[in-house]
Amino acid sequence: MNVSLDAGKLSSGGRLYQRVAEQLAKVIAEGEYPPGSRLPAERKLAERFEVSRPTIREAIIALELAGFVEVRGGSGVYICNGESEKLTQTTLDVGPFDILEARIMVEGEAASLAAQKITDEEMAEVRQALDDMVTENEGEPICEKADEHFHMLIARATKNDAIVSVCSHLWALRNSSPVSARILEKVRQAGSKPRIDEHHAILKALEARDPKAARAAMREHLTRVIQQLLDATEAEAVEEARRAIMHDRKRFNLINT
Amino acid sequence: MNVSLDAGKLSSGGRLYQRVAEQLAKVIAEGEYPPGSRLPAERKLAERFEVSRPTIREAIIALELAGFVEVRGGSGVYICNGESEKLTQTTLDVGPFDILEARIMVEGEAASLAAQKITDEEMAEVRQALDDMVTENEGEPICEKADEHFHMLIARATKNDAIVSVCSHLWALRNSSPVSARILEKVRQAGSKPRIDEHHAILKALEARDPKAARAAMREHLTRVIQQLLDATEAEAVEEARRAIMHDRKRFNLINT
DNA sequence: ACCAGCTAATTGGTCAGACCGCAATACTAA
DNA sequence: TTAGTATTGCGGTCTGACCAATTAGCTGGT
Repeated sequence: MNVSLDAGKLSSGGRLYQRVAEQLAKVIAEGEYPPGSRLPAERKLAERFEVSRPTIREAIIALELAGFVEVRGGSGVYICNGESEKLTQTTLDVGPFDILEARIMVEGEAASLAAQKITDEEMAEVRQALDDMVTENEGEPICEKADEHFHMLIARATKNDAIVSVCSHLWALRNSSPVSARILEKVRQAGSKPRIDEHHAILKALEARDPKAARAAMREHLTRVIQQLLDATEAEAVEEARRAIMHDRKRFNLINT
Repeated sequence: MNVSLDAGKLSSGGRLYQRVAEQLAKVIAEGEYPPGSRLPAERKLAERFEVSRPTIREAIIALELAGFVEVRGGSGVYICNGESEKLTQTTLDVGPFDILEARIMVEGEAASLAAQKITDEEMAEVRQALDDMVTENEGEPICEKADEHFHMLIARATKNDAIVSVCSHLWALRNSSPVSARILEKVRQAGSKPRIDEHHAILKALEARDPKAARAAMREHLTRVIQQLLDATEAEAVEEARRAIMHDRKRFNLINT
């Protein structure tokens, strides 16, 4: 999924290195540089994009971290083999429902596997994390941090670094998505609290070392979070729809003037 | 999961910005800068770490892409809310079995969801990708690229950007893991070919729009890949065990001299 | 006493140029 | 033909500069 960047467009908050990285990602994805081949040298890319060499370096770091390229000092920047993570706008703004649906899938299975492998020490940590969540009237960031901690402890109990990485990737998507952040803020304003009963159910299933119960409890929990989000966004969706209608009316001069 | 960096250690191929980023990630994870707070200014960090400001900027870009911080021009670098993806060594070297186990979990469910949502156009693309894989004696990178393309098309058929992101994250782990690359190379040297029959089974299940069959076929396929890896690594494991024994014997002077 | 506006300081963004070390390639000599 | 050496091209890191955005503080007016 590529994003074509308007020539000369300076998006709000946009950074030059990001735009250069996106353009490079685009030409790589289009096959201009096949896997194994080498990008032009930093100095040449700086000429070609008419930016400075530090800006090129920053863009290449972004591509490297996204898995597009591999940097070898003294040799060059080589295109990686594969279609891996593309640095596009949508990665930075995945919808909260997509994220939750993916979490149901991933964290449900992770809970099941964790129920099979969790140690007593890890159980104690999960309990502690749940106790931290129960502590109300703490600052919101602390409460949310405890929620993430709870879920990440379960991920780590699977003893699978790839699952841990996937779960933290999903949390990163959630934490960095402006759309998600805004909707989650609306949920907080609606006065909701962490769903302690559901987390207790997950805890019980883990304590029982019951994979099926753990999967079911985690899925139930995340499904209810989706329901909560739907409820919280309903009013906003109505409001946005009204705004859209008003805008269209103004646009076509249909409002009494 | 933190990795403490040996003071003054210069790992082969290590880059200064990476070490700075890891140290910053460590102090952030340890709570020295709570969520919402601001990091010291770039110039101050440059003094503190005794590096240049461009190096600090490169490190901060890495942290930003990993979801640790948010950069606001003219204002500062703020700690994000959450435990998200940590920039540690282990993220870059996840074992191939962990990756495959995670893929069974994720891509199994993704295949199931894709079977429910895939369009005729997307089906045609998946077929084409499978045809590309059948083309033998092409260069290995082309064949592997077609395999990844096949799996990513299925991910996109789920119509869920978070799932797409997770799948490409897993491919990125696989593509960037030296351990995985080495073992996969060993599998290739053993003469294995892409498991076309298994991919055909996945294709048939998608064409039938059968979620259960799609999940089962994908899981079967990836389970057999695991078996193949186990077979391929058995000889290597034996060899490594022998080397370890020899090393220990030399170490304790048990070899005849 | 409070608010608004202006100015200065601090922050990140981008740039130019320099130097160093490593890797790769080419050339020469044995 | 091979090995060694030198050269070139590459990325790595640095210094210093300037610009734009944001924030904080101060002053004046109401």
